[in-house]
Parts: sequence; structure tokens; C-alpha cells
Amino acid sequence: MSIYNVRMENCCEPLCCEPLSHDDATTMSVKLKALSDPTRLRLFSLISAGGPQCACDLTEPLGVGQPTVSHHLKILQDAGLVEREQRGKWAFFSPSSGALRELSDFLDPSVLSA
Amino acid sequence: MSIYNVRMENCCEPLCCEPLSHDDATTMSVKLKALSDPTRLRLFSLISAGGPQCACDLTEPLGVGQPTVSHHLKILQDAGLVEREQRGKWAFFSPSSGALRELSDFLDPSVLSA
DNA sequence: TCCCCATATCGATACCTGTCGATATAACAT
DNA sequence: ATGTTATATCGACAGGTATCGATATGGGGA
Repeated sequence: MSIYNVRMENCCEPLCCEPLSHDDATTMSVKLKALSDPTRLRLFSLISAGGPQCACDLTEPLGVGQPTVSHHLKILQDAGLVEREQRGKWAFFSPSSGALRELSDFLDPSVLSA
Repeated sequence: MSIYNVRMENCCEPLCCEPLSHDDATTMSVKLKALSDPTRLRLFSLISAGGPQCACDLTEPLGVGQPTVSHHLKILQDAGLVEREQRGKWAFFSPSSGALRELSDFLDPSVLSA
């Protein structure tokens, strides 16, 4: 636990507080990059908002092809932002809220005025 | 003000709460993309942590060339994450903390458990 | 005015990425 | 086993991006 009120699962200090190491910057950039595409943002919001979570229901509201959805889901999964669960021949996805918490805390500037 | 405790300056609802529109997703992805590069993350942390803010002092700690630093600073500036100020022949950069606050709130999942 | 220095822009290059159609895989049903 | 359906992977293509060296720009000083 650092002097900043950082949760244990965080990789590093908040962005605003001290110079980031090369490795920590790379780690966080992977997670941020996963969310820096409009299609993936919408995909994550659909999964996270309690809407359709079966991959088969995500193609139509996004307006992109099935391989594209599968591609983006893999990127979100590899970044630890969503989790995959096989149910029969369907794949269901759910958000891993810890990852969002980590990103939100990483960007939080309020530690500066604390 | 929405039912979620969203600040006025935010472009939209928190990511976790409801499906994101195409336009809102594009808007937020620009800001996230600006932070999704390791070099820019380190650049922003250097500027934000109260360290060197003159562009001339940012080249060496990052280990990249001067045109590259200038390029990344422009991207951060265009995304509204940093502000530029001319002092003589030097360019000084400071963080615009409102933008970080906006991103942090956008990603904050705590409204789900509120 | 002329030069110097900090910064921005240009042009080029190598690499990365979002998308698609086609195809493979994997799980069920008959 | 065979077919059907959902999902993943492959190969390709167009556009984007991070980086650099070279050069332009613009402010200050001599």
C-alpha cells in the first residue's frame, strides 16, 4: 500500500502522481488501448449494462460482422476487461468490474487534492 | 443531471450503465486513444506529476526524438488532456485535470453498486 | 539584420489495426 | 454418423500510427 490510497490490485501509482515507468506504462496502455476503439466501447457497454451478453446478440446492435465481434471480444478478454463462459454452443460474456475499477482509479486525479 | 451522479461536463453516461451511442463512443475513444500509447502515458505522467513541463526537458527522460515528443504532445493537446503555453521560445505544458476527471468518472463502475 | 535555439511540420518507412469473406472448429440435435 | 448452428481463426486489404531525419518556423539576443 503506497502513500496514495491505491488498491492492492493496481499495477502502479495513479497517472497524475509520479512519472510512470516504461513497464507500467506498457501494462496500462494495453488496457486503455482495449477501450480506445468505438466498437469495443459499445461492445463493453452492451455487456456491462446487463443487456445481451450472448455473442450471438451482439452482432446486430453493433452493425459489424460476426468475425469482427469475435475479434473485439478477444481483445477485451485478453485485456482482462471481460470474462467468457461457454454455455452449450453459446459464448456468454460478462464484465470483470475489477479491471474497470483499476483503470478508473489509475486515471483518478482526486489524489492530488487530497 | 442524470439519475447517475454524473458531472455536467461529462459527455455521456458511465460506460458500465447503459449502451453507448455511436457518437458518444467515438468521442470517448478519442480521449482514451490519446492515453493508450506507452510513450504518451509517460509523457502525461511527467507533465502531471509536477516534473519538467518544458518540452525541451521531456525528450531525454522518454528516450525518443524531439519530433516524436512534439507529435505526442499535439495528440494530447488535441484530446484536451494537456494545455500549451508559450513562454519566450519555450513551450510549457500543463495537465487539464478536468479531462482526467471526466475519463475517470466515465470508467467508474461504482455507480452500479450505489 | 543575422544568427541561434526551441519547437513544429514534412516525407518516408515499418508496423499495427479494423474490417470483411471464407473456412475451420466445437457443441449440440436428430 | 451426419447435419446444423455458434463461434473462432485465417488471409487479405485499406487505413492508421509511431518513429525518424531533414527542414521550416518563430522568438530572442547580439
